Amino acid sequence: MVSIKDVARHAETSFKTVSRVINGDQRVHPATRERVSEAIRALGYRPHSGARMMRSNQSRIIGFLSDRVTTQPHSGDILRGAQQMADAHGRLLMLFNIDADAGDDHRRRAFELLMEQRVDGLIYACDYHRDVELPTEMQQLPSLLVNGFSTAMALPALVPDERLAAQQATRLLLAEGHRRLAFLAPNSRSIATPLRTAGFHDALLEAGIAPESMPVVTACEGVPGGEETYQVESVLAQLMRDDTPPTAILCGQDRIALQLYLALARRGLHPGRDLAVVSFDDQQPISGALTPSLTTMALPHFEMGRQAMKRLLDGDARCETVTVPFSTVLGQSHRHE
Amino acid sequence: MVSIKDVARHAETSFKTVSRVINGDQRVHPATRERVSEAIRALGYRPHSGARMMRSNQSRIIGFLSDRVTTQPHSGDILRGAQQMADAHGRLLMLFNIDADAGDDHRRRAFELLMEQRVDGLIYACDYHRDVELPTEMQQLPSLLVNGFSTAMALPALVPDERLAAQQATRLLLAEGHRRLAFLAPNSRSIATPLRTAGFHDALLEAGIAPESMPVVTACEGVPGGEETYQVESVLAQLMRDDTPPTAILCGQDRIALQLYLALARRGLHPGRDLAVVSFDDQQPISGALTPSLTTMALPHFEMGRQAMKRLLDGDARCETVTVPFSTVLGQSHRHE
DNA sequence: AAAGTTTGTGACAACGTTGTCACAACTGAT
DNA sequence: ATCAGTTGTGACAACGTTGTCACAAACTTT
Repeated sequence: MVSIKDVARHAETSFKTVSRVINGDQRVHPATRERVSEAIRALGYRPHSGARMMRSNQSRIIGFLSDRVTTQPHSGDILRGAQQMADAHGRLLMLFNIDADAGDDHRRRAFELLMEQRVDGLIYACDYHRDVELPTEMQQLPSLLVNGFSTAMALPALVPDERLAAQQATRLLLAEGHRRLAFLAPNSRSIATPLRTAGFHDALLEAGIAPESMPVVTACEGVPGGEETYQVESVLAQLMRDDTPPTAILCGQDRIALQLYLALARRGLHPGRDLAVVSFDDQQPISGALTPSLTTMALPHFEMGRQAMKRLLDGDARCETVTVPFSTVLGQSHRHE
Repeated sequence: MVSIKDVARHAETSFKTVSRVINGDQRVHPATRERVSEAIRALGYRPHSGARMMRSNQSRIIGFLSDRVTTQPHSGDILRGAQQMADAHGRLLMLFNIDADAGDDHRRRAFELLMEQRVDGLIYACDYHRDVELPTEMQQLPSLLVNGFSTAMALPALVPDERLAAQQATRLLLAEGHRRLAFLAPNSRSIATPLRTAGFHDALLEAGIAPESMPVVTACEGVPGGEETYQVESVLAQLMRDDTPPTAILCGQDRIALQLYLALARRGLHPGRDLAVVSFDDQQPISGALTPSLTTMALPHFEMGRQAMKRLLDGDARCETVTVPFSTVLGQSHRHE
């Protein structure tokens, strides 16, 4: 591999001067600078990151440790967001993924390997919003948690604003004039569920509606991120038996919305015409394929990735959990004739 | 940061001996080895990858360059597979993602940055199966293409076996006794479409059925990986008007299957009872949420990632395009009463 | 007992960079 | 003409490793 010394020889100067040119030092004669630049181009010289790392004692690499990247379909967007922001700051991303079934030793090893790479910082991304146990070593270097938080450890974290999103989604339905609403809640073991329920209630209160009067029914059971089963059909049947059935339904997940579309189709009902539907997550394969188009609150994964990296690089080490708002994807399904 | 010399001081030996212990050199007295190991633990010593890199002239890092990781929901699995295999071989993964709208200069820069990291190899992953243009610099180091191929450049590549998968899927339907089949083809601009159609025909021929007699209809238009629209409703209506309508439908994508489920529900028909359905892709958010469960050919993303990394690390530099079989996810939808 | 071999250890150089210091050749002020 | 300051350059050390060589001490073989 061609080194700074080869370049120096080719440009007939000392290797130190070449170093100066590379680092944009002003104290180089324009003619020399030109000769050096030319030599760099001619030889295809590339600075050696290992050597730089040794001198400067920083790698300009950020470690990205994740629980099962993209088990959740769009959680890979966190990675994309982080990478984009890292690139904008001249950093590179070193990825290490930890499988679901991997033990704590695997996580510790991952951490160890990243430390050997002398990463300048560390982002830990969760596959879904939850409380996560982390190796205490993480406090040894600037690190940040995304899409999750740690009650056991004080760490800066970034999570989606579930509550606000539910409130906004509900407001959409209220703004269309609906007064009979129901919430098909996601998995009760999920962190998101109580928060989304609270947001649903926030919006109802705001509109002067008694929260208790509006049904909240669980439409999904199982292990979050694992095996989950849905019972939308029976839940809908039950809701419809009511004297004053809901005219609008807030679905706690796009998967629930999908099943609701199917259940409605079987009854000859059309979302967005006979019943208003708003959902969560914006899982593209679903929301992009449903007709009429689904109105859904998109998880801000990409933005969370970006902000996480930004906060890390800005050196914002306050051990706070910051929330990131969802974005509203307006479709046709929340309307009502 | 604690270095090999600090360890040497603590263990009262020379730093060279410490180096020997770290590298598992046998020519070290057991007692000395124990003292050194103890010192390493006590001081929390971690070898400096940069220094090692300089001496050994290899980084043990593999670059992973991708077109929009996980724009396609499960393409992130390629990354997961690659990382897992890299880890199994003691390598780390450096990720660089290139956005869809980024120019060629961005791609070149990404490549340049990875070269500066002295990556030992490079994997380029496409977001969906296609022909891709690459910077010629990629031939400067061991590299491999996943989920795509390059007609312009001779490079080892790995792609999903679309044709075989379609054949297998069709066989499933034939084995259930169906003799009137239809194929709802995906986007005609997609590489996968002609291959899947060919596989459909392979299976028909195998069963002694004239391929031309079975309808192949496009159910999706638009830009692959971009804006796509589906017309499953009208296509189904048209198929059903036939004198001898199909009893089994092969869907070219899970999204098409989703729309088919909806179209059938509106007609009071049940997949897997009134009409058999088999699909492609296994996009979990869809296939995991449909009832009855969807029988689908799963894109072997994870396996492709693994094999790509394996081939790269094994030094298999033959510039061939190797295919990876889909796996069959058996649900209930391909049955028929 | 002499010679040869093995075992355990350390000195030193090198890898490719950058920081510190030194210095010669100019510039402008006295 | 002398001095101080600026500009452009290079010598050298250092970063943390590992490879090469050397060497003393302990073993084998004659």
